[in-house]
Amino acid sequence: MSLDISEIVPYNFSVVEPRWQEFWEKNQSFRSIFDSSRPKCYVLEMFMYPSGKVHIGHVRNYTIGDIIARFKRACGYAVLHPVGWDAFGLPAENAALKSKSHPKEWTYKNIEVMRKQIKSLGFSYDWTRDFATCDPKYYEFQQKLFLAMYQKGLIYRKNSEVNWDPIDNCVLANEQVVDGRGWRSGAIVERRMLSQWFIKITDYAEELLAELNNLDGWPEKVRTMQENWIGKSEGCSIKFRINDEAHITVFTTRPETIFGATFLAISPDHPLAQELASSDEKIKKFIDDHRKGSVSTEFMEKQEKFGLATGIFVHHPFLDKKLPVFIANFVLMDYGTGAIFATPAHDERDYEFAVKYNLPILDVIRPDEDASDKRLPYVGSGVVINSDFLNGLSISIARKVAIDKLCAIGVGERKKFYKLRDWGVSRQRYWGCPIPMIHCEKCGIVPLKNEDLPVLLPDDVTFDRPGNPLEHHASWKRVKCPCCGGSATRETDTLDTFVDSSWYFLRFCVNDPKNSDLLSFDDIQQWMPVDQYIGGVEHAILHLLYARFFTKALADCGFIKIREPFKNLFTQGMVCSVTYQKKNGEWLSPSEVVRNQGGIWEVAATGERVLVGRVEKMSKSKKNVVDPDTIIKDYGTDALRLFVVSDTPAEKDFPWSYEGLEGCWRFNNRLWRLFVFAQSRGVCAAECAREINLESLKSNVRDVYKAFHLTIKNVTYSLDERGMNRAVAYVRDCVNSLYSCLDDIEKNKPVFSVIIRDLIKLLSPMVPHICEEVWNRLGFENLVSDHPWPSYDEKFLQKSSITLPVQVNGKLRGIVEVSIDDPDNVVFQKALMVDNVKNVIGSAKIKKQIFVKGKIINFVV
RNA sequence: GCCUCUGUGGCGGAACUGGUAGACGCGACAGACUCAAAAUCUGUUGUUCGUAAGAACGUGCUGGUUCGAUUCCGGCCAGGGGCACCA
Repeated sequence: MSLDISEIVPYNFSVVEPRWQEFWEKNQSFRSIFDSSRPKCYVLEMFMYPSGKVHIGHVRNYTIGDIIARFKRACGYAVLHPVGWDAFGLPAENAALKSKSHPKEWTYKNIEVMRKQIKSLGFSYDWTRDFATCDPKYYEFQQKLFLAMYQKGLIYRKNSEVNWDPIDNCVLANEQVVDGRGWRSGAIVERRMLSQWFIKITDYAEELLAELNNLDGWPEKVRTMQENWIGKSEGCSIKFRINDEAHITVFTTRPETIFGATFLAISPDHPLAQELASSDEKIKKFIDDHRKGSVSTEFMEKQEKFGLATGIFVHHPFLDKKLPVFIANFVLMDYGTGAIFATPAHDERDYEFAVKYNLPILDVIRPDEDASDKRLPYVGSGVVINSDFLNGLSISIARKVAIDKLCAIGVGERKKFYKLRDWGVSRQRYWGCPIPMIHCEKCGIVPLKNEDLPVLLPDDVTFDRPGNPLEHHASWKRVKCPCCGGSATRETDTLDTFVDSSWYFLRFCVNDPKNSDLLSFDDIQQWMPVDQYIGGVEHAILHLLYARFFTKALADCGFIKIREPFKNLFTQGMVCSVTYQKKNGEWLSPSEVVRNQGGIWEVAATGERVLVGRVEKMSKSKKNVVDPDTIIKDYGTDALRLFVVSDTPAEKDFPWSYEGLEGCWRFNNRLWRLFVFAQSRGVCAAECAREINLESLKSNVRDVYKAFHLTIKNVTYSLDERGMNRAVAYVRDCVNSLYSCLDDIEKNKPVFSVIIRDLIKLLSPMVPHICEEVWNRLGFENLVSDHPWPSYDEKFLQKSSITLPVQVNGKLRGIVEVSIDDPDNVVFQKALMVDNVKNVIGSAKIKKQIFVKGKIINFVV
């Protein structure tokens, strides 16, 4: 019976982990059930693209989410924690081309593989809600939402310029153009005018911007990025008269500098420039050169300014003076009005242009006295000068006065502009959600009726020639017009996959989303918003902005009430790892290198010296990736889960190391030995029922018991703040202290039974398998996953005597034991008795003595 | 260039609203166990001086506020991220 702790059989994770995974699955232990008597908590990790393999970044992301879900569940919340697949997209088609498989087959096969991998990580998902965006039911609803938004006037079709890959015959997203070439074909990308579907996200620019202020559960960084992306600027438009019939409208945020205007500049894409080009060869050439040049990268980097005088002049609104109009390459057509008035003295671009083309520069702002650099172009604060009725006014007042006056004389208008553009959602691709629209020669564009949905993707497509297979399909696109009954064709473009991910979190709220015929927005109302959303910061703008927009648009279409989808957002960092390189630059995997006795890294096979690179993002090409499957096989899921959340705060980049992983594996074994040992000394569920008489305990045991209450507090507090790394540190510390009193367990079974019961509970979000196993072995009922979170008693956190630091002149000179109810003068007396304090003070006179209760004593001499 | 975040041991990182800087982990060193090794358990580990008690220095640099600053304020330096002709 006297089992020594070193004799305990090691923890066999390879048996224990699958056992509990099967148990949870069979019993649907994590089924989400809404319960109005409890607070709800919707925990969601950004769903996965089924690329074929789970990588370590996924593991970190989903472990963070799982810890939060398990913690919230234990704290009494009704938790929704679903999982799904962002399954449409380009890679499936590329794989189809390469391996002659079908995108559908490729995708579902990958999902199956990855689902198995995810299940081996023991996440507490409600698997009954699992679906993929390529499931017909899902995209059927997406088509319905699309039509509803169309009816609401939020979707339109327009000609626009796109990145066109001439080899693949398809549109590329901006991110898919690398150095002016298609990322796959390598062909130089062309700009092409194409008729595309757009969603009016710009209608929501103001709300998307304004509500950022209320998203206090979001990282400041993400909010700022969205704010910059939306890019609001307020100012006014001004009409500059050419003659009685014609004028040019410019946009400015600095109308107070109007008296400093010396010329106008319009974009090469401005309608007036286009018009002039038809009758002027020089202008035509300038515009053509600009078109060609603007795609080349060296041009983008240099950003050299070019311009051409048009020969046109406009009237200054306040002065009897004419300003020349230039066509200038630095003026963008898709911002503002595509035309500006230039004030070279107070704008860097205008200044550069004026200097190059020898145009006048009129100074109209006198810099503040304390301005660090008063040279032109001056863009700082100051007082307006040389400006008639604006003279002597500060910039902000002059701005108001100038706008008022411009409005009063009928040439100005207050305006807001945004950088945000409407969202082009057409993709010339097969593997995406079909757009439910018909092109009819007679009736034009006709939306399908809801009862004609879904528009299913045909399975019988071929990828033997470039372009969109839907376009080449023999029969799919031929339909009867829902309007006139005549022959018509379907829209063959499919939707951008960002549309799929803009509302999937709503679909999870419905029971059995894979098959459900219900949109069931009551369910959505119950669960939404997502209380904790977790994902990589790389989605800070696109996905998170689109999802916010979709939520607002669907609210306006009457589907839902909430207007913001994600209450709290957590952005985790990347998983990084060291890199190894041979002298010739060839990358090496960790298994190919070895550390010799001198501590120098060399190639295991040859002994050649290895360069150890910096810790950077895991990538296949640098051979510094680690495969979760292998880790799970060698160390167990719990070790991996524990490791990815320990040591480094979850929002920061995580430096992978096998030493650290082994430390977690050792910890799990240490836990196991502790629990098995405790059990052998009589710790069990039944002992928890016995009363504990604190006073009768040995002082070290009493201290451990009290300290454990602090552990509960610290772990709870840390998990609330999403400080997983701190929670892990506190439980490790607690385990260490339990190891220091192993000999006391047998005589204090009730105390240690309670501590161990609650310790298992504290550990269970991080390492659920080992906890479930021990819970069961110690005779506790049900699952540890179903057991409520332990509470702590404040009264145990207070100590009757405290150790206080004693400072002299702010320097630590000693520590003193005082009683909690010692009066101040007694505390000072005791502090002055400390040898070292006595020595340092010597005969000096104490000028001041400070005592902050429970914190510190300080003597000033 | 503009916006933004971050600077703490050999490394990852702790430190509640200003109050014992370095919790916890990794690495390193030592002891116990062992014929030995591994594993395990127990220690030590910011730097310098000192046999020790202890002292001096120490949270990127530099000023300030304070009895007391990693924490608050000013100036600078370095690194990461985002945006980039947005009028």
